[in-house]
Amino acid sequence: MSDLLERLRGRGWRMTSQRRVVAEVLDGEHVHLTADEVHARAAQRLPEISRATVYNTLGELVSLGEVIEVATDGRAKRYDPNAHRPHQHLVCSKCGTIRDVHPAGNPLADLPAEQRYGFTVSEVEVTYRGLCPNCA
Amino acid sequence: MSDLLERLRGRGWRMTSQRRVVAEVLDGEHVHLTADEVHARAAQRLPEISRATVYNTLGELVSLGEVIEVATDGRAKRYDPNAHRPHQHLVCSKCGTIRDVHPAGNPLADLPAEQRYGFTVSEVEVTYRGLCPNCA
DNA sequence: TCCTACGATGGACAGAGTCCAAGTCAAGAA
DNA sequence: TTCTTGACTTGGACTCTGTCCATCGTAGGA
Repeated sequence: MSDLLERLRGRGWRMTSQRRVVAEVLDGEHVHLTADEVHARAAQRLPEISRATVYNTLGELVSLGEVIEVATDGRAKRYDPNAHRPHQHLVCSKCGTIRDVHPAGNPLADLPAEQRYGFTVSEVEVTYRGLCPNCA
Repeated sequence: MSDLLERLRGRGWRMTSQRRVVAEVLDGEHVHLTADEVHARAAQRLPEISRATVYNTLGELVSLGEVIEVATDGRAKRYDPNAHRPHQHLVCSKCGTIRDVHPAGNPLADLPAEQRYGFTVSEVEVTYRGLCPNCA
């Protein structure tokens, strides 16, 4: 759990109680929370924490590569702290539940050069959609 | 171009000038517009058209399967009229430009049963990300 | 031509996220 | 330990995207 905090401190992150709480919320059980959910959980430990701070901190964690932003639908982005192990997502079309999955194959290799239109392709995101056992 | 209009009429769509204009905007050059862009283009031909109507019409086109909703980032959804040929998307991380691509392989087959967690998986969405020639 | 149910309108509203000016405080310097 | 300063936090206003609803208009069948 303090792994994440250690790494952040090692990168010269100025440690504040707000940042610590946000990092701890994400570093707990492995879930995919929206910014508002992160704010709600952080506020249980630090009631005065503001939404703006949560957004700022999440943005920094994303740009540091510690957390991945997942935009699975047109709604709120979700934040995935499992950034160090490459993985894809399985999403329930009804309730929005997300699970991490590790498919076989290498989708990046499936895109031939003439299909890249001069883009510098750096990553692939695969989202499997369907109904979870509860919603089916 | 009137292909789309023909199909819609064939399905008993009540044809109004607003719906016609929205369908024509999408049916032109193959682009991926946001709802607001669709509204702006539609308003060039029919200045009184309201945002609500554009949203309604887009929603109907999506549920009729004539248009696909693409949520590539946390921002506005984009509407892809190329719904009849299965394809994936290549997105510029900087400017948001989208291109349709047709990768090889079958990503659905890459997800083994024990990775499905009881979900009924029905579709896969693959998004390649990188920088387009202009932004690189 | 008339009717009527379906569609359009626009304004209010809601949710997610950003911005900013002012206040606070972590952490290095003395 | 205390001081200093620039980075961080705050909260409220604002933007953007999208939805809802009461009312009005009209496409298309009788």
